[in-house]
Amino acid sequence: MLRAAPFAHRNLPLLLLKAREALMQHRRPALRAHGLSDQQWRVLRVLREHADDGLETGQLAERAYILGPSLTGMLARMERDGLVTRQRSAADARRSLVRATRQGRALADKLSASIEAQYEDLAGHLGRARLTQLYGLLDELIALPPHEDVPTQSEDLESVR
Amino acid sequence: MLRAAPFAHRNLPLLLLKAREALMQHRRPALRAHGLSDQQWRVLRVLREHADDGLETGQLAERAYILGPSLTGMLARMERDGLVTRQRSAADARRSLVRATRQGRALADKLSASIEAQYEDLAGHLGRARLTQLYGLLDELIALPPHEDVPTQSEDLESVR
DNA sequence: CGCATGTCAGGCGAACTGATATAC
DNA sequence: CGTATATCAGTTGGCCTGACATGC
Repeated sequence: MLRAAPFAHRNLPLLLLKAREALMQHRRPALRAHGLSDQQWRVLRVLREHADDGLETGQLAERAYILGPSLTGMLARMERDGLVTRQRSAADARRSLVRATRQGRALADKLSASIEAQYEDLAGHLGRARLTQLYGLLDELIALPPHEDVPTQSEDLESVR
Repeated sequence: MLRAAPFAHRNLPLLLLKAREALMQHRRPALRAHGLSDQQWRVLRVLREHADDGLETGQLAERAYILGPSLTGMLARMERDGLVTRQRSAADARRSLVRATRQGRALADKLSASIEAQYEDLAGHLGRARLTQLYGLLDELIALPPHEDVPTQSEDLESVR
């Protein structure tokens, strides 16, 4: 094997999507059983890591990788469902602090435990070394030059439609 | 560094999402400039690889990783926009064959060239070896046991809400 | 008849843009 | 004043479930 195989590019975004879905299909049932969407779980998970002091909306949006306006609606629903609370900052009334409620934290703890077990499974399948390798490669992808604006060619992009 | 660092699990689905987004942010402008959504591009890309004989709806859905009912709506829009055509099979009237139109193919070719260049960039950044490594790791993730149904614990999942 | 293919119907959470109140 | 934070308003494409028409 490896006999000068012509290097073929794969569909990397699709591979990443499928890999993500493969993982999510394992944990989604647990999330859904508690009425959480994928994104809500991202939010809850971040809040769990800041259970002490809470987090400002902007910070939360950044860490959960969710757009501001989307987060606003989500937080409204999660507040309605008793998972989080919002309170405006006393010092700077523009800011508002988001915290997980007791119930939210309990749920997050429970799901986290289940997911942690899943990671152990994963480490068992791939091996820790390869898992670490994967983390590193993904970090590199994420850190790619944000936008080269590729001046390599004129790339006429006038609309065809 | 590397002094017996305690192995810490990362948020792998989020990493995969961010990595995917990092790539997509590079190619999205080109897609949008031609009025394509991410998913439409997935469809067009698959069709491009089967330009000769076309593809049945079901096959297309599977390869583009899009649900059947979603694809139906997408194909209707793409047909409206002159990117694809559908024609029912003569042999088996349940089936319908999807093809990219001349215009769709031209667009796919153009975008593919641009994306191919992007991969060369990527290979330059990571190196082909590491890129191949990444492909392999993602393939392994995707091939994970579909559903262990984890009987490790009773995991009482009665709804809390 | 049962099974498969594709579509329809409909509700939904979230992406996303652009404008807006409010406070710094 | 200009900037920053958060929200509002509204549109959109796609996810998803369940039912359905049709043809094998």
